Amino acid sequence: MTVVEDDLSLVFSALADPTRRAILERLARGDATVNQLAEPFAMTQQAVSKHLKVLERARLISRTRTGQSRPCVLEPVCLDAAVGWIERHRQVWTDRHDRLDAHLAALRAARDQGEGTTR
Amino acid sequence: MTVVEDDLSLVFSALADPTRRAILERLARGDATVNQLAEPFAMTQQAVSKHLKVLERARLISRTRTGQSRPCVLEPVCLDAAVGWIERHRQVWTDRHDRLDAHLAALRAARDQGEGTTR
DNA sequence: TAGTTGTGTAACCGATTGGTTGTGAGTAGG
DNA sequence: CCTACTCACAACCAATCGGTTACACAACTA
Repeated sequence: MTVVEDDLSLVFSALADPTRRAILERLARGDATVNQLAEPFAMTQQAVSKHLKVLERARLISRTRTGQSRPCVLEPVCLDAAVGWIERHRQVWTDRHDRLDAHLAALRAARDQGEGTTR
Repeated sequence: MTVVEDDLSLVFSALADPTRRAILERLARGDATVNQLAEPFAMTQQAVSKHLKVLERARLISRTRTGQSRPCVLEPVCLDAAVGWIERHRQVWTDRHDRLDAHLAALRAARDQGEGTTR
C-alpha cells in the first residue's frame, strides 16, 4: 500500500486508462448506471465496477442510490487540481519560450534597427 | 506489452507519479542531468533513469548528448493534448454546474499561492 | 413466495510498475 | 595507460493493475 497516495496522483492515474476516460466522456453526456456504462465495452460489468471505484476514489465521480440502481454523477472539482498543476507548470515553460522568443525578437529588432548605424 | 498505448494514456500515467511530477517541476526551472535530478530523491540513480525513460516515452522530455552527460529538456507539446482533453470535458461539466467563474478564480488562486495547497 | 435483475465482493491470474543490486559502456582527466 | 565519473541495461523482487469467474445480496416483479 502506498503511504499517502496524494489526490493529484489519484486523479492522473485515474485518467491514465482509456476505458475510464471513455466512461467520463459518456458520463459527461448524462448520468448513467453501471450496466449502461458497461454496455459499449468488451468487458464484464465487474470490470467496469472496478473502474468506477477507481474514479470514485479519485473523486471524479460520485454515486447515489435510487432503488435498485446506483447512477454515477460527475464531480469535476478534483479535475481542477490536475488542470491547475499542468497549467501552472506549462505556464513556466511557455514563459521560458516567450522569453526566448522575446529575446530573439529583441535581437532581430536590434539588428534591423542597427542596420546602417552600427555597421 | 500493451497493444497500442495511446499518447494520452502515456502522458497521464507519466504524470500520475509524484516523483515524476517533481522531476518535471525541477526541470521547469532549468535543464538538468540525471545525477542532478536524482540528488533530492531518496532513491538510486537507476530508478530516476527509469522515471526519465517513462517521461521520454510520453514525450514530456527529450534528451541530448553533450559529452559525458545527457541533459534533459522539457517538451511541453504533449501536455497540450492532456490539457485539451480535460478542458474539453470539464467545459461540459462546468457548463452543467454553472461554476466556471468559481473554477477560474480557484485556478488563479492556486497558481498564485503555489504548489502544496492542491490537495 | 419465487424468480429475475442490478450491483458489489472475493479469489485468482498474468502483466506491469517502481524499486533494488550488479555490471558495463563511454567519456574526461591524471 | 589507469582512474573516476555519468549513465544505461539486465535481472530480480514485492506490490499494483486490469481483467476474469463465482458468488452474495438487495430490490423489483410476477
